[in-house]
This record gives sequence, C-alpha cells and structure tokens, in this order.
Amino acid sequence: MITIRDVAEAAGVSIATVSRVLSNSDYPVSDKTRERILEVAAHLGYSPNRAARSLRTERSSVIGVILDNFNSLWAPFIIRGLQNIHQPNGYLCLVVNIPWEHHSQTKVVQDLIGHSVDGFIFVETWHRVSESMDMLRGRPYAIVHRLFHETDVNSVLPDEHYNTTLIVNHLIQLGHRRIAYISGAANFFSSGERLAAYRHALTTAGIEIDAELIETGDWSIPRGYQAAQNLLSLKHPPTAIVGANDHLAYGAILAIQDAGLRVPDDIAVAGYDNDEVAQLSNPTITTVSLPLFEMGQAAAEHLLRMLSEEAPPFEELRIKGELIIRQSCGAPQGQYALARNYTRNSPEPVFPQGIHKADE
Amino acid sequence: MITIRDVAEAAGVSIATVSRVLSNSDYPVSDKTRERILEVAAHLGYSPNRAARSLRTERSSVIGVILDNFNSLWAPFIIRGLQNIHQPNGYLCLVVNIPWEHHSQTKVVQDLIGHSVDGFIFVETWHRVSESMDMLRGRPYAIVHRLFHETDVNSVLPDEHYNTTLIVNHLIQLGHRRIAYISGAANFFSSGERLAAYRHALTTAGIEIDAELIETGDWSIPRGYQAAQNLLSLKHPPTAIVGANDHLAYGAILAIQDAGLRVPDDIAVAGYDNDEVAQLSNPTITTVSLPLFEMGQAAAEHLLRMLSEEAPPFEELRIKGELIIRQSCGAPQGQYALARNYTRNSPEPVFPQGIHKADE
DNA sequence: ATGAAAGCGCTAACAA
DNA sequence: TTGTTAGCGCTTTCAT
Repeated sequence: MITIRDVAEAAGVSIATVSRVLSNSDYPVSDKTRERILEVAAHLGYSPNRAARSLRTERSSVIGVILDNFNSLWAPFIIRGLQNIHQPNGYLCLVVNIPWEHHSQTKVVQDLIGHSVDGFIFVETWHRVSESMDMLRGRPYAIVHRLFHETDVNSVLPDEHYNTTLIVNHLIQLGHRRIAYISGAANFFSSGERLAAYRHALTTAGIEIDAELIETGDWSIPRGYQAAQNLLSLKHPPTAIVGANDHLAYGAILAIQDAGLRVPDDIAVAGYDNDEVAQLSNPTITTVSLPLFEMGQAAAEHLLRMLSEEAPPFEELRIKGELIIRQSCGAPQGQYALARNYTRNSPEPVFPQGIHKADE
Repeated sequence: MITIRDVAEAAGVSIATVSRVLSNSDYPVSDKTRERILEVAAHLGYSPNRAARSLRTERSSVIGVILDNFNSLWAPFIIRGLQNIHQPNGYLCLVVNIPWEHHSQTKVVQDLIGHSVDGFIFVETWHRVSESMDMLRGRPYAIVHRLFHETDVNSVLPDEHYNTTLIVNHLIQLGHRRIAYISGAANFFSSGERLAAYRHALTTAGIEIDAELIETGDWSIPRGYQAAQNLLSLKHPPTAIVGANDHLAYGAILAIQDAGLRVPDDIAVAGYDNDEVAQLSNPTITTVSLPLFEMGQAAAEHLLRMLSEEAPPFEELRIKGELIIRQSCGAPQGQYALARNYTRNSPEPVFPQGIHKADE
C-alpha cells in the first residue's frame, strides 16, 4: 500500500507537506512543490487511507443511505441522483436496505454511526426518521419521499400540485371540460395532494367540479379498469380521464378499448409518473415525469451544504416534473407507438445495447 | 465518545484485555474478567471506532459493490440478493456506479481500497475486471453478469442453457414442432448461448432445425415486431415463436395481433427475463425468470467464504431460473388479462422478484 | 491470564 | 513555506 510516506520520500519533501497537498488543506504550499507532489502521487497510484484520515479527523466522507424498498422502480433513480452529487465531491454511499417488516432502523442507524458516516439520506423510508433523531447525534440528514410525507424538515418531495396542474391544464387546453379523475390510494399523502390540485386546476379554469367524475381507489391497473367502467356508464361520461398514476391510466385505456371506444379519439387519457407502462401502452400515455433524479440531487446538494457550511436544516423542498406528451391525449405528437427511450429522468442510457461487445 | 480506554478504566483492567474481549478475539481471557468487561461496556454504551479498528487490521467489514448501470431494471434485484447475505453477516456495502463512458474503474477500485473494503462485487460491469486485477491486491472479488461473460473465475451467471431449454421444452410439450426463435443482439454472449440451447432442445426432441425460423437482431420491441412479420410471411409459418427476451416476444405479439391473428390461439409466443412487460402484455407472456436475487446471493456467499476461509476462487457459477406460465402459450392457466399481482406501488416489498406465482 | 507498548496512516499544532 | 512530532483508538506482539 502506497502511503503518504512513500510519496514524501519520492518527492523529497516531508509527510506534512504531502498531507497538506493531498488533503486539499488551505495551508500554503508553493506551487512547485504542490505540483511535484501531485505528480508523484499520481505516478505511484497513491490513494489515501480513509481509516487513518477518519480516525484523525472524525469524518469519513461516507454518507449512509437508508432505503425501505430498494426494488421499487424509483429508488435507483433517486440513488443515482444522490451519487451524481456525492461522488464528484468525494463522498461514497453506504447503502442499506431495511425491510418493511423489521423495525430495524435504529440498529441500522447505530451501525452506520459506528462507521462514522458524515450524514444520512433516507429514501422512501416508511419508518419515521424522527424516531431515530436522537441517534443521529447532530449529523445532518435529508429525506427523499415520493408518496409519503413526514412532518419533518429536510424533506425533498415531488411538486404534486405543479405536476398535476400541468397534466390537467394540458387537457383543458385541448378543449376538454368534462375531465374525470381516478385518485390513488386514500392513505397516501400524495393522493390527497394530487386530487386537490386537480380540483384547483378545474376551478381555476372556471369548470365546475362534478363529484361523479371523481373515482377513488388504489394505484392498480385493475382499479383503473373498474373506475373507467364506472365513468363510462355515467349519463354524461367524461371526455377525458386523468389517472393519479400511469397504472390507473393504463387500466382506464384497456376499459375504454374493451368498451369499443378509442383512445384518444373518443376519450383522452392521461397518467402520472412516466412509468414504463406509459411507454409500452398502446396508445402510449401522456403523463408527467417524476423528477426522481433531480430529487436525489437536491437532497444530496443540501446535505453537502449542511456538512460543509453548518447550514441550517432546509425546509421542505418541492421538485417539479415535466409534461411528457405522448399519444393518449391526442395532442400533436404522433409517434410510432413502439418508439421508446428508456431514459426516464436519468441523463444516461439505461441500457446502452449498442456499446456492448461480448467476450468470445 | 466512549473508547476502550474508558471501559478498561471502569473495569479496572488493561486496554489489551478489553480489546481481547470486545473484538471477539480467541485469546484466552478469564470468564470473570470477560463478563465484567462486557457489562461495563454495555453500561457505558461503548461502540467500537471502526476507523481505528480498520486502520489497525486493514479490514473494514465493508464490501465494495461496483456497477456499470444502476438504473437497469435488474441491478436492484442483484443488489438485494447481495445484501441479503452480507448484512446478516455484519458487512455493509459501499455501492458505486461507474458511468459507461468513463473508464474510471481503476480510480474507483483504488478509492474503495482506500476505504479498506474487504472484497469486491462487480455487477454487470462492462469494464473488464481483470484490468484492475493488480489493483485488487489479493482481495477477493466476484462478478455477477447477466448478459456478458468474462473469461474469468468468480463469475455468477444465469444458466442460459437450462433456462432456454425450459421454455422451448414447454412449447414442445404443448405439441409445437415449428418453433421459431428471435435471437438477441449478436454481440452479446448470452445471445449465442440462448440460441445454441434452442437448437439443442429441438434436436434433442428430434425436431429438425429450420434456418428460416431463426431471426436475429437486437433486444427491442420493434425488432420483435419486424421479426415476427418476417416469420408470418413464410410459406410455412411457425406455430410458436420464442423471443430471446420479453421485449422481442411482446413485439412479436403485437405483430401477430396486427396481422389479425390471435395469441395463443393461432400462434404461441414465449419470452425470457420475466420482465415487467410480460405482466403488462395482453395476453400476458409465458417466460423464464432470471434468477437475479439468487445470483446476488450466490456471489455474496462465495465472497464471504473466500473472506473467511481463504477459500480458492470458485469456478463459473450458473444459476437456474424458473418457468413462469402465463397466457401467451395457451397452457392451462388462462385467466383474466388484467388480474395481476402487481404490487409496485404498494407498501409491500416488490422483491423477491417473482414469487413465481403468475397472474391470478 | 494479564499488561505494556508499538505502531497502523494520517492531520494539525508547533517549530524553524 | 516547510519540517517535526504527537496522537486519534485500536489490535497484537512480547513480556510477565
């Protein structure tokens, strides 16, 4: 293992000087010496021993990331957002998944503290963070939530109001006045927020709210199917249906098609999430992207700020999504139903098929 | 912060003795002393400083996990498999994503070594591990690959031959003799393996291989669509089509339906991967699950064995998947297309990937 | 069975 | 501007 001592010897300086350069200290070192040290260090392949540094400084450049559900389709994007900020800043992430069943959050937090993590990011944790607050020992933390909401500071959430308004206004602008809404599961905080935004958008446009046009339920495709059937059987059925997520919207599309009607020609349908099904569906679904990557980034940025500047906890942060116009609302966009890109909110291709060269 | 010094003082012994007890050393300590030390440590709320321990022992109880593509739909399942083994054994995972473009693997490995990780797991890394071999400095590592294949030991891969045989035999057992195959991208190692298994399964069943029935291409839905169109236009079209993945199969289904035929009544279709589209498609797609979770587990188990027992590198490990019978092949199972257990949005864990109970 | 002490690699206070 | 050195908390040899 190459140590600071090896570098010092090779560069003909003392270890203190090497340390000053390699630890980005603001202690003055002459440019010549600095340059030589950096060169030698790179040549030798020096990499600092974090344990030693950590022991000395009581900081680790490691962030603890705690998730309840790694396998959600959303978590990876959030984590990528986090790392996109953390890694360039020299932070690595200890990622720990906590099963929903086990109330093991306390143990995990303790464990991570034992590893001297500098801060915490909680992603979609069902467990209340505040329960472990006293354990955090003044370490900064941030919470990234998609569907839940804690009455806590340091939370990053999607801007449900803005996002829902985006999609509802899109339909209004297309001339729809009878716009139905299939709400998500009632016990989710975001369901309420999205529904409220739907009402608000209609009211703002001078459209009266018709209770008949509001279906409630869960987040599932079958529920979307049923709800759409209900809506279709009304005396005055809607001309457009908004699902609180893409699954509900997809279910609605299937129901409409099974009823012998066409989407979007007879009824327009819109979703929310920019989930995979929105791209697979035929017609493809106009929806709003959840800014998962950006949410991760925002949380990471604020955490770093808290780490470096002793900045105060930030208030709740809301991140805006984008309207993704596809086929299901009939807006000009006509695209081959199958043309897809899998990038969701990530800046990189998820599956760069072309690059792969197999081994013999 | 409580250190062993505090414990030693409170217990009236030397720090060496405390260390022997608290680090689970097998060095002999009298039962009375041991008991007293444990009691005092617990009372004081002692928790070891990992940095100090790590500095001294050059071990960290941390595993470095390196991925090329965190956002793949597959990676999270693999990681869950890893952690399912590592966490109960007291290991945490430093998870690092390496962008495809940057050839930054060396730097990352160096960095992780700086963090004194005890071992490495490479997940789907495109970069050749062997290139960083000299950097690993004798640290054990394992590679989990889905589509690639390195001529390296310590690789965990799906059992492509077994899995493909599973699906082809299923069709043969259903009475099909003209079974077409839409292969994956030619430059992927697994494409070749799957295709070879298809040929082998047919030959074994005494069915002659018809080159006309083999389409090659990429992994995409549009390609599946085109390939199926080609197959349908043959003088003697197939009675069944196997896609090298579920996207190809889905494309084939769309093409068949657009041609006015029915799946599975007129032509059976089977996929591979147990991807999301296999559940969303109408009809749902009979496929083979990739044993991602199990692959992660296997890699983790072997890594731990190498860590604890100085076990030799293991040879290539192949993990079997399972046949998931849905609607697209017409096997007895046919149910309502929309009824599915689709828990993505629910607060229940999505994993394990398939409980292998198909749509209700 | 227990204790004394060296030293892991690094940073920072103090010296020059 | 550079060098010397103490010591972070721990494990482990060596001595008792």
